[in-house]
Amino acid sequence: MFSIGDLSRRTGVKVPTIRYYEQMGLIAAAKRTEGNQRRYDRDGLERLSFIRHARDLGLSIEAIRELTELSAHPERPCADAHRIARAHRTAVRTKIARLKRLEAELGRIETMCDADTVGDCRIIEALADHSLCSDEH
Amino acid sequence: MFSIGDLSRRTGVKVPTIRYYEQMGLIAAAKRTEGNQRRYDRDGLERLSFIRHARDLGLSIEAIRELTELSAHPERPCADAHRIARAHRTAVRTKIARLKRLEAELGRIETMCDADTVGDCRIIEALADHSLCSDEH
DNA sequence: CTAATCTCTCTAGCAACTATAGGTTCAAGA
DNA sequence: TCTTGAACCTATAGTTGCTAGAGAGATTAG
Repeated sequence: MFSIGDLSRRTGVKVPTIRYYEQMGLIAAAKRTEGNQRRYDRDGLERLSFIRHARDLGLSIEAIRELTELSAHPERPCADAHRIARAHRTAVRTKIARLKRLEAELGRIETMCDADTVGDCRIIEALADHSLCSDEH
Repeated sequence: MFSIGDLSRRTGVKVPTIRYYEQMGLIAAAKRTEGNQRRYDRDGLERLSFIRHARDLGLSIEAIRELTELSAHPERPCADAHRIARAHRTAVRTKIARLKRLEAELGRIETMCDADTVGDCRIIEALADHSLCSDEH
């Protein structure tokens, strides 16, 4: 039996975050001691590890909820799990593409200015004037 | 003189967002008509365009506040503006690197499974078990 | 003058937590 | 057994950058 603090140390998920996940219905409400403190078993530990890992991979709470519901029904087709993973991967790719454009733009802006004072600073100028940009963002 | 709606159409910033920026102190409180409606001049339009553009580049409200304060003092050295832009660029690069690792991992997970039912699905397995991952994330 | 469209303020909601306050319980040492 | 201090409890508010809604007032075109 683990206290919430034990669970936190073992998974790396902070204590208030664990309570938050419970409130959000991501993990089942834990058993309580007589004094109303949460106690977890190995099962609870594993479920939280799963969530931790999925969050690290950037999946939303909502996506994780879907996945945990799926895994509660092992007989169902796993196409849904694939769909969720694929959708997330697509979203990640889109984000990368956008950030790359931004990075290039910021690099361009940064090398544009060799002024000493703000009055001549082309960084601020470039930020003020979208037409100085090399592409859309 | 532009109404808040005019400003919104010209900059692409939504009306409630403009009011929000005013509340946050990013733009000066606009003059008002007798009937208490906001009226903007060309200056206000330009300031909002600046903010819009900087937000598009992903700069935080806080960073933009610093930049607008800088540009109000043209005699100051622009090293600070450079610092802000560089810091942001570094942050963007870090994000890209992390997302790329995620993307690779998600790709790996996705191709791992050819099961039909959730019970055998290796996607869910991989999400549950970090040790199956090829690197840290 | 009237009707349609803005605009006003205020409040609450989103995601995914984090922080604080004020109070209770647990576990270990004397 | 008692005490002390750490850990725990709930509830509420704050974070970021907006967005949505209610209900009331202003403006403008016909």
